[in-house]
Amino acid sequence: MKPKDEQKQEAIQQAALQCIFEEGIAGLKMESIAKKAQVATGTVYVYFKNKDELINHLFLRFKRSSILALEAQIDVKQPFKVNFRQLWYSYMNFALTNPAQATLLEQLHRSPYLSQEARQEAEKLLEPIRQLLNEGKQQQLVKPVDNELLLAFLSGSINQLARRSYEMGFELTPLRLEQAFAMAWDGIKS
Amino acid sequence: MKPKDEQKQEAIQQAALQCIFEEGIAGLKMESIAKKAQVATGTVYVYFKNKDELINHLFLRFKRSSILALEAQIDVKQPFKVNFRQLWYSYMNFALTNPAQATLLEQLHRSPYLSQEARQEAEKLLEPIRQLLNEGKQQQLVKPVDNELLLAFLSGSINQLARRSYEMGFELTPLRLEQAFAMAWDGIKS
DNA sequence: ATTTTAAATGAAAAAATATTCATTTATATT
DNA sequence: AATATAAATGAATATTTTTTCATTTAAAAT
Repeated sequence: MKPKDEQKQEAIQQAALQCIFEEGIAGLKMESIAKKAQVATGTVYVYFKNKDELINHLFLRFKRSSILALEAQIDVKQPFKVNFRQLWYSYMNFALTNPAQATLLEQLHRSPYLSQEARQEAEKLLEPIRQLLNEGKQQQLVKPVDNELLLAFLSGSINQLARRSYEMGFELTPLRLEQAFAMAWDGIKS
Repeated sequence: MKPKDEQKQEAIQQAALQCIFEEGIAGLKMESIAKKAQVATGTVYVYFKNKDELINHLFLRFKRSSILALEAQIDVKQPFKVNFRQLWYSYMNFALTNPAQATLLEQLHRSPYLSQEARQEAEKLLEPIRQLLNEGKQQQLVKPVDNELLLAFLSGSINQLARRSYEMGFELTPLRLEQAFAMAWDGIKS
């Protein structure tokens, strides 16, 4: 018996990820994925029942890994601003070093492929971060506004900045990152 | 001679806009557009050479109108902060009252349909806003950082906030809008 | 070494979608 | 009112893309 090839399985996923990055979800073709993964078109169907299943698998995989990695950064023993800075940089770093993953998550977030359950799971994953923001508010370090406002403000600006960086080749030097962080911090601090 | 029906032309565009809002660019079909516009499939081709042209036309139309409406808000006689507030609220208002347009612009920005020329024109349209930010920096009201940083910071946070508002039903009350504006202003001010 | 099993292949079929076009219909011009 | 012209139609055709499947290949089990 010939077993499934884990490397091939991974190659297909990476190829799909790359294809979405290059052409968007609208241009995603099974043939392109196979070609990029250097397998035959039919091979993709050995690992994924169909295109839909492949896409949903990718979304859940990358959504979970990105948010869990983020939360692992929180250290309750550290002062609020240290944790905040750590989180901000981790998120920015994820978006910058994994543009394809960031693009995939963004593209799928608003698409008929994504199930309601997946949305809810993603929402729940943010709980520890809301918690951190609450502590910042209790310590009167953060503006007394809804977490929704804070989260949208932070994630929106980070994602957009990362996007500009890899779309327009705008280099985010350490100086610029520190400037961007200062904007985020000044924005939320009370 | 039968002239082209301007209302039909508009109906097709509105239908396409609505289709993209409902199913994303990935699910956009000429047949769906025609059905929603209540015309025959072939009629769409009377007004647009093909799908590509329709999509690019929509992108440029809404990009131009949204940005030009913004720029009309700038009044050089007013102090910087007055102009900035006016711009921030206009942009937020656009994103909140035209979710379909905002979604279309966001979805098309990263799709294989969009031509390079369309992208470049969109970039040029931002010039007057860059100009305003430059003045803010000259007056030492705005942090001395690249316009790219400022624009990404502002547009990213506004878009994300508007998106959360109409996706999750998070109501942006006048108080919350003022709080969000304060975050933006505190973020960019030096 | 042989057998067994499932992966891998890629051409072909199926399905989905875009586009065309012969025909009909509506409107401006004469 | 008749004519000319282009819009409008939607079925037919073309094209693109997904999915299947008969066949080959590779690895594990015997």
